[in-house]
Amino acid sequence: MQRVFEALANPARRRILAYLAHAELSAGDIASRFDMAKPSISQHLSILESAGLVSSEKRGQFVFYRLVPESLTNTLHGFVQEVCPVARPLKRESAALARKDDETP
Amino acid sequence: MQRVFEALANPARRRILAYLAHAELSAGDIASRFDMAKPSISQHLSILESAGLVSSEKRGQFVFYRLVPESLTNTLHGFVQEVCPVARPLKRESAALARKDDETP
DNA sequence: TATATACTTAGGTATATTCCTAATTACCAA
DNA sequence: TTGGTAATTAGGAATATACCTAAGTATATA
Repeated sequence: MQRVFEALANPARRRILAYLAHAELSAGDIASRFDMAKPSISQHLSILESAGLVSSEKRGQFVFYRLVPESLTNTLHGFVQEVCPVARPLKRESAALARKDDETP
Repeated sequence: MQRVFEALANPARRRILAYLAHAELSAGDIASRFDMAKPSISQHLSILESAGLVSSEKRGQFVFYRLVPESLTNTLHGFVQEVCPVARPLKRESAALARKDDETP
């Protein structure tokens, strides 16, 4: 939880998550979208990964990164639930949606 | 948005939000729950306030802080929506809930 | 094998964050 | 007015973060 919020505090890392929302991307693909040195992006990716927000897989020379969407929604949902009791029913709805999503890929 | 995520990155500030979920509290009430100097808490409160997550009102000698729940849910919802398209329908559901909530206070 | 490409690790620097103590401001009450 | 309580502002030190360049590892290809 702490790691997730720390990870989200940086705009470059949130942008990386947004890129990964649409497709799996290699570290180089991601880096090329930023005006920043590759090692910096690599570091951001490792922070996102140790927060559990993304996962990586090496294929050949490339390392592909993808989103772990549950970890984001679970953490944020859990927190919002704690702070804003109003939002509590959303969790059930979220679970229902997740099931629906499994059925129709 | 940046300010909200920065504010949430600190565990003391998240804990303050959790306290304020249940009731409005004075700065001193909040500080007394922490093993931390009062000025540090005051600073955390000002960070939360400039992020729009809490609001304050001075009454006599006391400054009372309260949650601004919409700002939290809106920011997090907006972000999750951008990153996890799966969660998109939640927004409509959230709006419906908000309306319901208005009707039955 | 030699060379190029993809990526990470290592090390260093500038800046930001988080905490503290001391001082200040604002309000209440004797 | 004087003294006490509540809270913030000011200033400073320790630590963490975010970036860079240079060097290293691993894989593909000529």
